[in-house]
Amino acid sequence: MATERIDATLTIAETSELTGLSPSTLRYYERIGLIDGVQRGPDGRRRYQAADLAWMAFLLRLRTTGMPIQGMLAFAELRRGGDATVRERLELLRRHQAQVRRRYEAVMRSLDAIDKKIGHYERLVEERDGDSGREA
Amino acid sequence: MATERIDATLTIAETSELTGLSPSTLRYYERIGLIDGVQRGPDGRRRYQAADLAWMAFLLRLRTTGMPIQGMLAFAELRRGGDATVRERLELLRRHQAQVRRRYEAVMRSLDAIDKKIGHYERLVEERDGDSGREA
DNA sequence: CCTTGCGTTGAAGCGCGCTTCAACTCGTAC
DNA sequence: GTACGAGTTGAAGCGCGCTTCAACGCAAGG
Repeated sequence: MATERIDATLTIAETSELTGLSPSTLRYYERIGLIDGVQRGPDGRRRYQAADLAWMAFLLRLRTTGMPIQGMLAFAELRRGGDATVRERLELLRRHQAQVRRRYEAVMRSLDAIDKKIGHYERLVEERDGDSGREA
Repeated sequence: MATERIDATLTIAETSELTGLSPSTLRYYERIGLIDGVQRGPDGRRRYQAADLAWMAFLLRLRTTGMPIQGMLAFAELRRGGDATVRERLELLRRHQAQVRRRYEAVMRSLDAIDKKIGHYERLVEERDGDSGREA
C-alpha cells in the first residue's frame, strides 16, 4: 500500500495487460503515430489514460478485421484533424466495412468447400473402419 | 494453329492465368514442397495437369481461409503419405475449420463495433449538415 | 553504498510469403 | 546466323508487423 497512485493513469505494463498489446507494440504504435498524446510521469515514463485505452480498443477492432497499419494510420491522422474530418473518417470506415464483408464472404465460400472435403474424408474413414460405429 | 498441343497439359503461364497464382509463386510452392510431381516437357518446362490444378484450387481455399504455409505443407506431406494418413488429414482440416469459425466470430464482433461507430459518425454528419437531407 | 525492477531510446533483427534479379537454355521466326 | 519470347535456376531482396537488443536512467529497498 506504500506506492499507491492517486490519479487514474496506467503504466505501460498495466496497459499491456489490459489491451493484450505488448509494451513493445505500444511503443511501436506510438512511434509510428498510431497512438499519440501519451502523458509522461515526472520520471519520464508513460502514463496511459482511459481515453488512450478506448482508442487502443478501437485500433484493435480495426486490426482484428484485417485493416493494415497504413489504414489505421490514415484514420489516426484524420482523427488528429478534428471535427473537419468526420466525413472522411466515415468514408474510410465504410470502405473498410464493405471490404471486410466481401472478404468474409470469400472465406465462407472456401470454408464451405473445406467442409465438403471434411465430409468426404469422414466417409472415407468410416468405410475404412467398417460401419460398426466404434470399437473397444 | 501451327503449335497446337495434343495433350491436356498447361504451361506455367496458362496455369498462372487460371489459378491467379503468379508463375513465381507456382515455382515457389513447388520448391518448398506444396506442389509436387509436376511433369516436364521434352524442353524441360513445366506442364501442369488437371490434377495439379485441382490441388492448387484446394490450396487456395486453405490460403483464403487463413491457413499459414506451414499448415498447408503439413497437409501436403500427409497427402504424400497416401491412404494411411486420411485420419490425420481429417483432423488437420477439422482443427482448421474450428479455428476459422472462431476467428470469423471475433471478426464479426469487431465489425459490429465498427458498424456502431459508423452509425455514430453518420449522426454527427447529419447534425452538422442540418436536417435538410441534401443541398444544391 | 549497490542491487533490483521497471522503464526509456534508437537501431537492428526476424518470420512470413512471396517477388525480383541475373544468368542461362530452348525452340521458332526471320 | 541472329534475335525473340517463354521458360529455367539459385540467390537475394522486400514489405509488413512487430520483437529483440544494447545501453542507459531512476527510484526504492536492504
